[in-house]
Amino acid sequence: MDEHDGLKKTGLKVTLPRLKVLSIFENSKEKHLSAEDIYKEMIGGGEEVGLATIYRVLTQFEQAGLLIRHHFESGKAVFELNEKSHHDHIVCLQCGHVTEFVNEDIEKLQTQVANEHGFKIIEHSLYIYGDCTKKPCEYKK
Amino acid sequence: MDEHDGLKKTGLKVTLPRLKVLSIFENSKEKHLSAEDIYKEMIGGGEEVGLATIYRVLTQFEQAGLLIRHHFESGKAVFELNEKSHHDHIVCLQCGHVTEFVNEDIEKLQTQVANEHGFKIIEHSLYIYGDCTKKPCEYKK
DNA sequence: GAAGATAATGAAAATTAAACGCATTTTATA
DNA sequence: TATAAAATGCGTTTAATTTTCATTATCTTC
Repeated sequence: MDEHDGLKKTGLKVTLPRLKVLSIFENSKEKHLSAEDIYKEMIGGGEEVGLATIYRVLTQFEQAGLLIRHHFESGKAVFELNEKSHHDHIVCLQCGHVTEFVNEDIEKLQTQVANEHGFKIIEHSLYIYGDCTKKPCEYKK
Repeated sequence: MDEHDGLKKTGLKVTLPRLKVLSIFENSKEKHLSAEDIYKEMIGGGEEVGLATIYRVLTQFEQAGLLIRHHFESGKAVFELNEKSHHDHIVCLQCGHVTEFVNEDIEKLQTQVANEHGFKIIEHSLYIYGDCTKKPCEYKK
């Protein structure tokens, strides 16, 4: 399924900005992108687009389930493709790099804890912030 | 240890606004407060204070380890006293209420996962977002 | 306990992320 | 291809937070 079909299924019209945003997410090395990241990428690539459109499209994609919005510690929201397979995050405090992981035991325990407190889980997010001990950091803050 | 002594240990000067901010956290029924919350509380209580001071003090307290800053899904930061005893959060998507919990098994698994990926945990946060099935919601968004 | 150095404060202006209003342009459907 | 509905871009606006700067309060030291 390509970007075009993915878009159509959401009921949103297939437009150039929308296709391009999806394409950027699918081809980007960095999975987590902010509105500003996307905007710069498009402007840098010669596209004519307004920042407002990016914000609108990202929000629409989030509502359509195509993207997931995260609020890291930075004050600005970042988005990633919703691959449907849930995962959690390890954020390196030195370089900002985000490693993803899945741990079924943690998932189960979360559901259990939520039940104990009378909650049905809609969504959950686990962020581990730490220093990478092995890898060299990519860039300091 | 009262507010005065707690402040002194940080190296920050003991001032009225700072004492008052700590006092509000210690006496508040709601553990999680935004800068705006604190500001209104102080203005309402007849204090003369500027919002900028609140923001400054909150950031300083965070750096000093007195407070912990959280970025929930709301776009504004909230703070809580750093009680040193770590806990995670269940956020009700209907009413916004935050329930706290601790689960040692989850904690252990997190450390284990971080190690596997070559990270030393500095901090971590787990947010479960869900609907409360038993309790009536306090207020709808 | 007063004097001086230093740090903190309040008010206003500046920044930043994000949203909105509206005239114009595109897309989807007939 | 015409036409309605939706999307876009630009400029403006809002909301949260930060900065600037002149004034004021706090922490030594004498």
